[in-house]
Amino acid sequence: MDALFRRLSFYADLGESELASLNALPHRVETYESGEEIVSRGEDPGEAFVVSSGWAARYISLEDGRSQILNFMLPGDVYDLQVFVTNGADHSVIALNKVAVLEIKRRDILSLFTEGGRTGAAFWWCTLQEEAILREHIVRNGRRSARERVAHILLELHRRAVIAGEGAGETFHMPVSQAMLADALGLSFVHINRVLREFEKTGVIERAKAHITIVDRKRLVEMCDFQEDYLHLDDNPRRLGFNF
Amino acid sequence: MDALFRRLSFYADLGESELASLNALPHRVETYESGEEIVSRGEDPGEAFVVSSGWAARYISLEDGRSQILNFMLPGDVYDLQVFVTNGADHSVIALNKVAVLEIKRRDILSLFTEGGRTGAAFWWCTLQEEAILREHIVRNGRRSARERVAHILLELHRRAVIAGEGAGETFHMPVSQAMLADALGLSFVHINRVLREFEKTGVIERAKAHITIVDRKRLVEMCDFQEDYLHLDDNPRRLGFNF
DNA sequence: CGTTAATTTGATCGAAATCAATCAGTGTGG
DNA sequence: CCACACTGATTGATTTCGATCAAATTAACG
Repeated sequence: MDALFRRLSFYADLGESELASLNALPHRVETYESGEEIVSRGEDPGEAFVVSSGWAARYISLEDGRSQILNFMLPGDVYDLQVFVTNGADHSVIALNKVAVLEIKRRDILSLFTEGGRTGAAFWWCTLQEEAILREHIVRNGRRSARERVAHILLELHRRAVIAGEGAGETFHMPVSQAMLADALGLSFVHINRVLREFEKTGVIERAKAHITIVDRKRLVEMCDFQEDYLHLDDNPRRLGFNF
Repeated sequence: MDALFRRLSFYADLGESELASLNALPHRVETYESGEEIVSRGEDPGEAFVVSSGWAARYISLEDGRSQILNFMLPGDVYDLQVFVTNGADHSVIALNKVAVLEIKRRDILSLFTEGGRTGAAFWWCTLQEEAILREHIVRNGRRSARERVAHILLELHRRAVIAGEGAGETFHMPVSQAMLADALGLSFVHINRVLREFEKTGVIERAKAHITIVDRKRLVEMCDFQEDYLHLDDNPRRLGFNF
């Protein structure tokens, strides 16, 4: 639960008791290799998940081979929380590198909510953030140019990597192939490549293997008007805890 | 609560007791004229909403005037349910025609959940469906051509209108300007117009004022490979009620 | 090391954007 | 009741961004 605790600590002050109640949550750890499916479309997982380490992606594929990544999941991300009212995933989740996932049974999730404590609220909080990221994803893909999209997602992923405890300063490890990026941004991988190379050539970013360094953040930010408030990182912390 | 009850009845058998507990829910009715903002970005509504009549749209605008519609809201749709952990909307909601909305205080929503009854589960169910529609929206806008997008959204909106109790047979009232459609699908309104005219000219649809008639459903469906299961209309009804 | 997956670059094409006007409907105020 | 303004729909002409096709180069890896 460390990744999750670390994550939640970005939103509000959590103490020993919250850490304890997280650790007390019954769960099973499962690991997946890069490329493995963690959840497949159609199956009923019956569990909620917390990414403990590694990156994953939720995606939907069309019959003809086209596919669209809905979002990326980094350590500390929670998903399928609503599992207690669903019985079949309408999308799949794939591991982007070696991933460790905590799986929590629906009954345990549910008891967390009915309790009404801060820990339950903290989980909610995560799904809210995820939804906000999804909405931003729609705007990005719907109303931004290719260059803006790439700039924007690089800034988002960097920020999220830092929050997840990965990445030192402006450098972070991004285990996402250009084809994957293309599937996330609704572009062709050829074009993704051109944009990335351009960013590199103009000294905005640097790349080495799967590592990205943001060299000229200012330029990158104004290129896509990145407003990171959609990540809800500095909202009023009163929100952690159900408030009436 | 009629619109909501009607909606929920599509998912599962609801009896007098559920209807009663819905009607017992304290709420305030508010009406808005076409074009009015129901929720504005940044404000903290403090309530959850149920659309009672009329259509609305959630949207986000960029500084430079571009804007993106996240989804449309029809009678029976529920939104901002997660209000009990949020304190500021990151997007706005606008009325597309005359809209009546039921507003429910966060404390009342919350008590519905902690109760653990079928009614609370029913609300959840609505948000799940909304999220599924959002995901489909991402795929549609990210990986489909303009013609596919228009065909797909027409089929979706028709289906949803029928569920909402509007629309007779293949005809339905769609109070959405071409510019709005464009903002939903990430296209220019000029191009939306061309696609609609083409559909009309080839006898796939008919249009009169804000009324759309699907003339050749078969062609429309195969044009965009419309799989309506993402609307989760015929899932196992056991889901209504928290299941362990 | 040989084979496959991922990246890179060039050349060409095309779908949809943009620019520009016109037209239809709907108020609405004088 | 009519001129005027305004919003939404329509159509044409032109441009552009990104897709597609094709090939080479460079990792990655069993």
